[in-house]
Amino acid sequence: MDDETARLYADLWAHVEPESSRRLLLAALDAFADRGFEAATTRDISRRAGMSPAAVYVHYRSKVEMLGEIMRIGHESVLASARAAMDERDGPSERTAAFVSAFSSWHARFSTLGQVTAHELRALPPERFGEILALRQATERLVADELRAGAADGELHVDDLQGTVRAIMSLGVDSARWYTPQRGGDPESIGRLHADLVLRMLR
Amino acid sequence: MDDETARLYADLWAHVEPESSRRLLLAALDAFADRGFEAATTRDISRRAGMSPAAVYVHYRSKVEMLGEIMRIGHESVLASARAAMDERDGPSERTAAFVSAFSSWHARFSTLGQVTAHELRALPPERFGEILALRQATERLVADELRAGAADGELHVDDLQGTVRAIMSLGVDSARWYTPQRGGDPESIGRLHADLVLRMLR
DNA sequence: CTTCAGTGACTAAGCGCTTGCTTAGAGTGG
DNA sequence: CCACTCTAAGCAAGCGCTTAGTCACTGAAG
Repeated sequence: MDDETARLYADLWAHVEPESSRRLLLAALDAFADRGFEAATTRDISRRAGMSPAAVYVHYRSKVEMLGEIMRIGHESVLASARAAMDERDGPSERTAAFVSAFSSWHARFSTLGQVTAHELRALPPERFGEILALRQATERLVADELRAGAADGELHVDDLQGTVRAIMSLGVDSARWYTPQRGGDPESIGRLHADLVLRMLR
Repeated sequence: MDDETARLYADLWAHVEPESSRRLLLAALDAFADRGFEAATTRDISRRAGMSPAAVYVHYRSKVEMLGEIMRIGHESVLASARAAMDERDGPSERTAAFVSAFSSWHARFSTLGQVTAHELRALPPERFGEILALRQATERLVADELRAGAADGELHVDDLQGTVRAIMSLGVDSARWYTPQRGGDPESIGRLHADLVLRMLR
């Protein structure tokens, strides 16, 4: 993990207090990413956090509540970083590229978090499911709006709006599955590559 | 499921004999896709197959052996259909488009199988893991070879070979996650869309 | 300055339940 | 009779979570 990633990672979890709650949540994230939510045990989580099995229940009501927190923090984080990147640009092409770059590099940078956010949705109870789905759809809408605007003024070539949006999301989401710092270079370069590929396919 | 899909689906499992073994394997596939390998229980699998829990062990040594069979059949099937599609075409662009179209439409068509093959690799024991990984790499090599050839003779524009291969695989693999016959149209149209997008990004 | 009830973080032990899998035997066709 | 397919019953182990209590610390009363 490079310095930039370390700083952003610390920011992501800084507001989880007290420190023991944060340590448990990070331990849960590691366990969920390593083995999947269902295979990860509360004993494994507590061991990774250096505490007894019962300590989990001092800070969280259940294992699935920990997953819910992780999912919320993760989804809010991608949405925020995509928004921030787009705000610095003007025009559909530029803003689409900004989105793609931010979205893909986020998934590479926080690949353990990305794996969990992408594939453990089904484990959430219905209330939480709706909340998280709404965040995901808001993120999708960010690109969809740019593609629609770009198609309208002829700046972008878009035959199938929904299909193109899904393709863009796929590039990003799937980065979390295969990316490692060893194999993929730094997260920014993934973002740049994907932004480049997407711009080419929209002209 | 349309007629074409039904026929291909039947072909996929036809060689699993006797019929009880096949019914159990298909029940396991549904259970793994619905809830994930770890969350799916052998009792759930046997119930879906209309048999008692012990019946599983008449035909398979363990739950994980069922997963291994499903993974092998799935990976062999994508590889075969990509090869078949490419054999009908000539030249890097055409053959790359054939690969993308076959790979993505396979993942849409067999989306439950695609979900399992893509995300349950970690549950396999080491021997099986290696066998499956080899099939996956052979599939990747199919596109990589075309992109290399296309780049060499100037027909295709490829800045980052490995990155472009991964992007192509991501489009296909992730289709299994979001595709449903209701939301995505027919599998072929997904394949055509992705082939089109990829060709545009390679020019 | 000492005392001590109150508070919040944490653990040892374990409860009730479900898991993957086994065993012993029944049913059936050749 | 054997060979094969399947089931009823259940075992050992591991699961999420609870209970009862320890411990370090706080702040007001004596």
